[in-house]
Amino acid sequence: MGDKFQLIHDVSPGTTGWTVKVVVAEKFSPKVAQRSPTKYQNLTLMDSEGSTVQATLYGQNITAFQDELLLGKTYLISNALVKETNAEYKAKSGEIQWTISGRTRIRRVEENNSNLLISTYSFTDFEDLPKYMDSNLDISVIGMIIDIKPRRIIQTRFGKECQVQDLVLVNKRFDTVLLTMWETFVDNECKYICQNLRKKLILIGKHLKVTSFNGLSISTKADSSFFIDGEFELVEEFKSWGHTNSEIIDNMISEKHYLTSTPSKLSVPTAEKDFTEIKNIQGLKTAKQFFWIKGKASVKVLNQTYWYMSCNNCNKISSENYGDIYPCVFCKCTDAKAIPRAKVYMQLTDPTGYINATAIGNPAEYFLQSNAEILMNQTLIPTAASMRLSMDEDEIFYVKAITKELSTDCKFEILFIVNPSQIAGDKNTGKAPVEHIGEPIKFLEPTTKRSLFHSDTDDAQSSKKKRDKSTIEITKKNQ
DNA sequence: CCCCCCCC
Repeated sequence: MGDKFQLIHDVSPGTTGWTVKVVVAEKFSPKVAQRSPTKYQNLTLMDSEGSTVQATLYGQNITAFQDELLLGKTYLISNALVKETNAEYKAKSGEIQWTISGRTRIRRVEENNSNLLISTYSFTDFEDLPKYMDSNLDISVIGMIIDIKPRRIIQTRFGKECQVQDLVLVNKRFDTVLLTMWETFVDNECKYICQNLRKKLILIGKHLKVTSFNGLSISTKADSSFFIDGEFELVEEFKSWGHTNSEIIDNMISEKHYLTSTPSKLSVPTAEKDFTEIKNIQGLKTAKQFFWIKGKASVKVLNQTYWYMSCNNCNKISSENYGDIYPCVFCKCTDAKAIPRAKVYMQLTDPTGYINATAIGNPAEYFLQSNAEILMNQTLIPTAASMRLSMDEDEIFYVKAITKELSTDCKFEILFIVNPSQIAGDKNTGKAPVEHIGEPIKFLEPTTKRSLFHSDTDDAQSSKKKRDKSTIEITKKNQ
């Protein structure tokens, strides 16, 4: 970046005749203002010294400039409106805010300052993700996209329908993680990814969170932002990695080899103080929360159904017969398959009390020491000979407390069960990474490439028209 | 913010 221009710090309210060369370091999704219908979009601009300023676009300028200010690209900017940021709206990048409007002069500079962009990120290693599980803390990740699942519609606990779509990312050690994209990220980023998956896209995301859903996965937040690049030019390291390992990656993509090779690890607490005593959550009325409990599980109601027929795409209940292909009313998948899923209603006890809790899927199968298909075919009321009905030793449970919209009391759901003997113990962190008994990344039925993306083919047709209007940021090859 | 049951 050159010297003959001003830096961000040189520009104050009232400064005239300035030009600053900046990289678009962040570009957030447009939002609607809290107390008015005004739309706004925030960007973070960075100069050659790494200083940043928040720039904001309003109303019609958002769409007008969406192809002018691309994430990671370099621009000469002059005549933005420079003012002190209203404390109420202050973003973290600084006290000064630039407003970009029709009078702002913006000139694209063909420079690759992606290293500067990358320097603004602090990537979390995949193996450190468990430390952030359900914490809602911001994390950033970088990885190659090796798979994208069909879009799903889900119902939140407040009855709202949302669209989500899962990606599989692989890092340089060939570890994989699921990234769930929500709502607008499905319309924008996922649509682009579906159309370009052959290019081995690198994804860089920030302001993401780690959840315990599906074992352990990354999820978007409202202010997440992505940089998706199909040519590896972003990160030199990844470029050479991608080329060196293209055969392995091709194999992961085509054979879905990753599905069984990289189980998630959990950070299981080892200190007594990290476990919640059951007496402290009995009758709890809080919103959703997560707890570690050390205790024993047992089935108190023998005469229950230990499985349900589910959609293989979204796990929601199905009225179809095993193996049937059907349109799922919940996730809207047109070719969902009905498969049994284990569930068990049990009692969790520790020395301080007990709660009733449900386990579904893998934790249920682990506890019962059975599997969904066997449970489905079982006709008699089970006995200790046919399945495990109680635990001899304490095990460790990761429990989610759920309050439904119209219900006052909490339900508890067991997400993971860990046998203490699995824990190696890590005295430095007080957390032990173990392979958990949670949900693995699901194995997709063998399918053609085409049908994998079937739910997006309609979109693909209209997308050409829309491409110029797209709000996603894409780095194209050496334009 | 997403899996069963329940709730009407």
